[in-house]
Amino acid sequence: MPEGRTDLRTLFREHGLRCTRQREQIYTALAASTSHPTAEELHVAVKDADGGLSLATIYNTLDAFSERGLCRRLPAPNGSGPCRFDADVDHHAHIVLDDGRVLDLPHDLSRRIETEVPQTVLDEIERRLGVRIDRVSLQLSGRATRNT
Amino acid sequence: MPEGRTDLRTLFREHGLRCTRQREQIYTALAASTSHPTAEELHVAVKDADGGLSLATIYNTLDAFSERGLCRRLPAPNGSGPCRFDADVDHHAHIVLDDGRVLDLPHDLSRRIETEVPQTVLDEIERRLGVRIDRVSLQLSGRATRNT
DNA sequence: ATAGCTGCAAAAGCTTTGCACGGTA
DNA sequence: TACCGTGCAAAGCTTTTGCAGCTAT
Repeated sequence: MPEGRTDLRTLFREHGLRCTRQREQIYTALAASTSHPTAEELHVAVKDADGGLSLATIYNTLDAFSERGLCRRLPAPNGSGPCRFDADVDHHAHIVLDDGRVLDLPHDLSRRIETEVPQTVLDEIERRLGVRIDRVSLQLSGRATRNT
Repeated sequence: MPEGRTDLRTLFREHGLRCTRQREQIYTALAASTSHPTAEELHVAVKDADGGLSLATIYNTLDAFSERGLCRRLPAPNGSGPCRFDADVDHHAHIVLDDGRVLDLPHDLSRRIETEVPQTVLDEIERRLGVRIDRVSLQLSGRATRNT
């Protein structure tokens, strides 16, 4: 979690990306958000800052970030609607609420759950389906019981 | 797994849907496929049959099926591209391959994995996040090791 | 200097909708 | 008959692309 311009510059360079004002703005807004914003939402959040910025640039930038491992792109929960972005690239699970929000599972809980998946079953899947499993991820669906 | 026109008629009626030629064709094609076809793919598969049928009808019909529990709509694996449909509505996991294909996990394996998720962790998630978990689903990513 | 970014607008891809007609129950 | 479903075309929404100009390195 980088805290300033200099750190962002370093972060970008480490991932082979140039540091531009737009990218700083977009990354900062994404990292500050806990709501897995859509491209559109980021656009609104960022475009009022001096010097605006176009929605196409948001998409291009988020693509660049995703490719370089600076963010994750989450498929639209229900299969339609815009997809969402997450600056937390550590592997962790999400829970999709019935109101459309997407919450992070705390990392420790994600890890505990995914650790429980028995290796023997994964081996059997690989054998029976003829695949190599690269990643196991979990998704929960539910609804809020408290006002969050 | 219904085997004939009569059974389909019954199936549709049980789910509050009228039985039409188009719906029979679409459902039959979807149920016969193991590749989680897109609407477009179903259109190709079905439109040569006598009396064609429009892509809009495919979408409308698949929506109706999904709403009534006759099929599942799977979000596009990577977050972009068309979504996919599955006539197998039993809860089961999928594995997304790097070539874009989506395979079913055999039901017994899906069940074994999802059963392993400890209730204590789910309880803790519900408590810490203030949510009620309705469904736990697993998604694997990987690649084919055999020609399938 | 030069490769990489941005902005804009336009296009592309996927999905939904409006409306008139036709078919099912 | 009354309603539901279909076809077509058009619109809608999300995302990508082309290209000219600008900027970080």
